[in-house]
Amino acid sequence: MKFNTVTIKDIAKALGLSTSTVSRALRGGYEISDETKKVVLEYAQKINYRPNPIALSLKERRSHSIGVVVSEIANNFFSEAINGIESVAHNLDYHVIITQSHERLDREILNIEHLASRSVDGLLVSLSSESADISVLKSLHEKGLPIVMFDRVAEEIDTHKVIADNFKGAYDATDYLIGLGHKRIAHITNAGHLSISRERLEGYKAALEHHGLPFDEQYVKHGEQKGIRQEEIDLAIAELFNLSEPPQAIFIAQDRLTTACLKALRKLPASIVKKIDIAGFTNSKVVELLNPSISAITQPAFEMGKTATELLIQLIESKRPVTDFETRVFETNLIIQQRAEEV
Amino acid sequence: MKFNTVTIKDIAKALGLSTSTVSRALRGGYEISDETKKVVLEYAQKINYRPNPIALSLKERRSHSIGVVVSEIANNFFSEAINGIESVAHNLDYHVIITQSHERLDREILNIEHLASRSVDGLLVSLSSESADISVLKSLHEKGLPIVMFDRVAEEIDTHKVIADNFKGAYDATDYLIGLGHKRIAHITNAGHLSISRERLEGYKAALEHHGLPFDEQYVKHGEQKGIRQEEIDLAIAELFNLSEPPQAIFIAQDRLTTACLKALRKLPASIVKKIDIAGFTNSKVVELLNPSISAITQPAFEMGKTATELLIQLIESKRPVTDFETRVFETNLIIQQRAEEV
DNA sequence: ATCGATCCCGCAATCGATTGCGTAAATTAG
DNA sequence: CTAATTTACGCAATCGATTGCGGGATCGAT
Repeated sequence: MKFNTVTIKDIAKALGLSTSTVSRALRGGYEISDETKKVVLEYAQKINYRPNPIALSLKERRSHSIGVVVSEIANNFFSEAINGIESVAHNLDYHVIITQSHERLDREILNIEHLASRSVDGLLVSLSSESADISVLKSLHEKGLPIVMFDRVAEEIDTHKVIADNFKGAYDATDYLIGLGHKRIAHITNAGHLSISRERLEGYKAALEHHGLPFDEQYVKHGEQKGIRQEEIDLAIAELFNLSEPPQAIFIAQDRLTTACLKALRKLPASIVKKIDIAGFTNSKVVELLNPSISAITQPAFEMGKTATELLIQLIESKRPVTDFETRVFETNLIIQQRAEEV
Repeated sequence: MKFNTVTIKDIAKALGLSTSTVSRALRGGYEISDETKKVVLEYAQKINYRPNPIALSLKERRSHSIGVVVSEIANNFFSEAINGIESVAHNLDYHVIITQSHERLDREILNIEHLASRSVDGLLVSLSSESADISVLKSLHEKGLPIVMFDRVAEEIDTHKVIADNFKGAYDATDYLIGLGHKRIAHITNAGHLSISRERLEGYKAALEHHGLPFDEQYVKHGEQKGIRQEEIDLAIAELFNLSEPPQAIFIAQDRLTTACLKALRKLPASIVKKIDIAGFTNSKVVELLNPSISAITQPAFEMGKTATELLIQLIESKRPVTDFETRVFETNLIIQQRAEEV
């Protein structure tokens, strides 16, 4: 079953011209008579001719498409970012190919190699939480593939980066929780080799310190390497609330951790949960509907996607190799939510 | 800035062979000596040769990729379905190109034409809620482009379809709400030209009828054409609860409508909301965290994506035109949630 | 020694579109 | 009326890989 298409050759044959003439006529060629142009254009219109993008890619050695590597499109931060990416890409006539790593390094590498071999013109990458090794990305970048990293970036790769001000977001959230009168703030985060985790932890620590509160390791729970397992979070929450001095508030560093924590909290007695204040990084569209209720640190995902794409297309279309890279930092937003009341 | 790649020509030159010999050696050609094969394979390995997929596409007149058209990847039904799609596609060595219509017909048409001109080998389509006109799709299908529709399908196109049992899902949900003792069940749905909306409405009616309850238009609220506006839902909910006999339960026909309704309900006095039972179609991963709490009708999105992709690849790889099409129907699942208690 | 049969491999066309170069016809200049 | 231009178009190479066909080399057989 093959899909039938019209080629430039069909036009040439039908009109008794050569393919070169037809090609030039279609592109508004300078050396074709107006009459011929008109005939060609009309006929092309009539049979609904579209140039074959694959043939063009082969010739031009570029595909007019950019690859996106994220951990999960089900995460609202990423789906918003993708919307931003698409808005810019489509305007500039680029296709967007989306791939998911599902937080696994092997999938991430597969996707990246896939995209590179598919001749994408550039790559927009947010690392998986497992990505300690980024040699594949690094080597592609050194070979000249334009890459822009966003959200979860790697210091080892010298290129444009687009991130949120994770430190400040974490600081603000922690500061807010302290401002509510709490002294013991727990922090739940994932395995520490991602820069965003480190920055958010630092922001948390800084806020504690600023208020003269001690940093206590037992209030910090790290997720394991691979993805997020509910049982693990359940255990972490149970441990926290079995402490002789359980936390009065929780600051959670990541979207999926946040919902996992809420699920875990619902397994505790309501009397306890009622008193807890929670703040977490999330771009969920239903954050105000969640119970227990949480305050959300949101990132301007759409804008971040837009900016990353603009930077990438700049790289792609630059005549000479770019060596001067920049890092764009976006402010986070703290959306305060009243604690759950009976509804 | 162009990305440098290794071609078969480089290998040929380096080894003093012709490109044809190298090509045959790489593909395990039958007429190449084992010695030559070994040399070629080793060298190819060494310089990390990858065949250029674009050149292959041009030659083979197929791209080994399938296009996906959905309304929103941020909708968990679709992101799960996409995971199912990818799982099958990747196994069979197909690429997946995802596009979003954002519930707009013009975007949908753009995406479809885009994908078709990009020479995808087939299309997986779930219509936007605006799609009354599907002539573009129909004409591509008639030209021989393999298409499988899922979730939101069109009767006018004769091809494989993968859907949930919307009638039964709606029936079950309504039946459940009636079983709780309610007599007045409201139904919130979107503009009626999508088959899923009609089927769900029919299921709702059938359950009412089965229990001897009257069908009353004033309890049914239709969304407008374009997407979902919160104010519109707010208004619908307000109208419902201003009735002299307000509904005791609500059945909601679609994912995004469901969350919009919850947001609207929270604007009502808690004393009212407390007594309402709600059931809605949604594949949200956080449905048990929502407040007001709702019972969810879920669809086996992952399985549906898988099946649709299997059917599509069958079509693509079929030697002769397929004329015998099937519709696979999947059971929905009712996840019952206790009404919100104070937490 | 000659012929036929294998075995290996290269030439060249092909996929669709672009483009440098060459050239016939038409036009203009001298 | 001839030579120089200009106009308008075609030929063929190119992008990377595949593949039918043809041919040289080697070997065995008679």
